[in-house]
Amino acid sequence: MSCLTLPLGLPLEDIPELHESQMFTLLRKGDALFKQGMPFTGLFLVRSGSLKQVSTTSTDESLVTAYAMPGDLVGLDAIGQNAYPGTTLALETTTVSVLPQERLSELGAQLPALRQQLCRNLSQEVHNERLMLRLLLRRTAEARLAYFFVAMSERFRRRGYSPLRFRLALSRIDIGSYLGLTVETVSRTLARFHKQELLRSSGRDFHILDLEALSRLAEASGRRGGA
Amino acid sequence: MSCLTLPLGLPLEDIPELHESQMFTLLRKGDALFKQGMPFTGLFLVRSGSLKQVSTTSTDESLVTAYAMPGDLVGLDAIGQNAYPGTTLALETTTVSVLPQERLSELGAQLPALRQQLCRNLSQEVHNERLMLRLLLRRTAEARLAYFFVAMSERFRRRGYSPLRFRLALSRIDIGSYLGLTVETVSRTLARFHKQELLRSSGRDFHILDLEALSRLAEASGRRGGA
DNA sequence: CGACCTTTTGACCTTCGTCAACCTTAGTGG
DNA sequence: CCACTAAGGTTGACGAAGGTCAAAAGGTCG
Repeated sequence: MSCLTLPLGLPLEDIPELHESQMFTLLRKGDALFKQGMPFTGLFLVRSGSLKQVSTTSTDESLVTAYAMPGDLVGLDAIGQNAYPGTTLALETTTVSVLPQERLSELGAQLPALRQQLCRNLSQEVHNERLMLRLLLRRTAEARLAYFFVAMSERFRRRGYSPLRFRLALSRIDIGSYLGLTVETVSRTLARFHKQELLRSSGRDFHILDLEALSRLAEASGRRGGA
Repeated sequence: MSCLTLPLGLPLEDIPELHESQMFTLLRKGDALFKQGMPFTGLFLVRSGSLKQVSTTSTDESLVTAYAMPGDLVGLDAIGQNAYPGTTLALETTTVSVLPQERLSELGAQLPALRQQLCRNLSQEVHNERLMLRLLLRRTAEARLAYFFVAMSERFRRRGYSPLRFRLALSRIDIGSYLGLTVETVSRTLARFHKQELLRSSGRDFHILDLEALSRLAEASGRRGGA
């Protein structure tokens, strides 16, 4: 879904911390990696499991704003205000590697390429989010969900997992929150997908039957609103 | 609306190019500052007038994705893919200062603070857009528009202009596109605001009568979808 | 002045949020 | 191991918000 948490271009191989296996942190389901508002202390690389970021707005709404899976870098959006902009919770048993801020600064000084890549990733992400969300803004529930699963599929594919069968630790409530829909609508739409033989879901396991058609749905159906 | 185009923290004072008055580029209404897909050549600082960024998606929809007014920095979202992600058009007679890429690199090397600030602005922006749009995703047309005008008001205020009376060169179509609404809905909602004595609009001139109430509207009315 | 665009207003109909009931899964303690 | 509970998920009925279509009224520019 988001390139922020998918920094494929980053020369992460150059960072020993992230590849030496002893420095893992273990989280159990429901544990917080960090809480909203905590001062920025560093970035995290997800090794196994998955997490969701929940941001609580000034009006006390909590929104799921990101989903991180193995290989994703978590915490980049904290750099701006030097604090984590949302609470990040483990959705299952999860391990992460830590990249402390000091080390990040050092590395930034040593490797200009890293800094540059980081900037690029951020810039890219700004545009992605803008476009994606503005697109979602004028899409039906059907298209939003189709888009969501196509994006997830792509994400799994890039990691070398099956793009057609995967498990999402997110609840329907979380998915709804992420897409701006109610649980009921998510549920009903998934039922429709099932009936149309597009996507079969059982609990948190998903099986895409017709990626082509889903992609078309994601792009096609929408409300108007030219420029 | 967006902090990307409002980089108040940037030490722009240190960049002579942006403050020597001879280096202006003049654009007439409808002129493109750059077109979508063009390779990144530099950033622009808006001196007078205003511009809109229009991004055309793979499905041929054009979405207004940003609005730039005097003081805004334009082009930051091009750094990621080394190309401008949208066409930027002058909405009226507009002047901009140019900050070419080479100069930007030089400056980045000389002033680490600049680079850092740039990164921070980008990171901040990622989070802002995420939150803002995800919030809009679950808001009624009324709340979206209220939010839009409150944000605009704030933006004018910061620049030293009146936060209650201002002119937006955007058409209703553009505003609709920006917020994911149809023209008709924008028009009808503005009519309602007028009737409720919240916001008076005549053409492209806007006069906020009750900022308090608008803010409340922006936050309150919404659909559900917890986390 | 006339062509064209933007804006407004009305009538209609779809989508999806809301409320409510019910079912299923997972976790707990006897 | 099973009963109980709670959370998550599904399904139906209903209504409101807003998209769609249509038409008319301003505005703007040639």
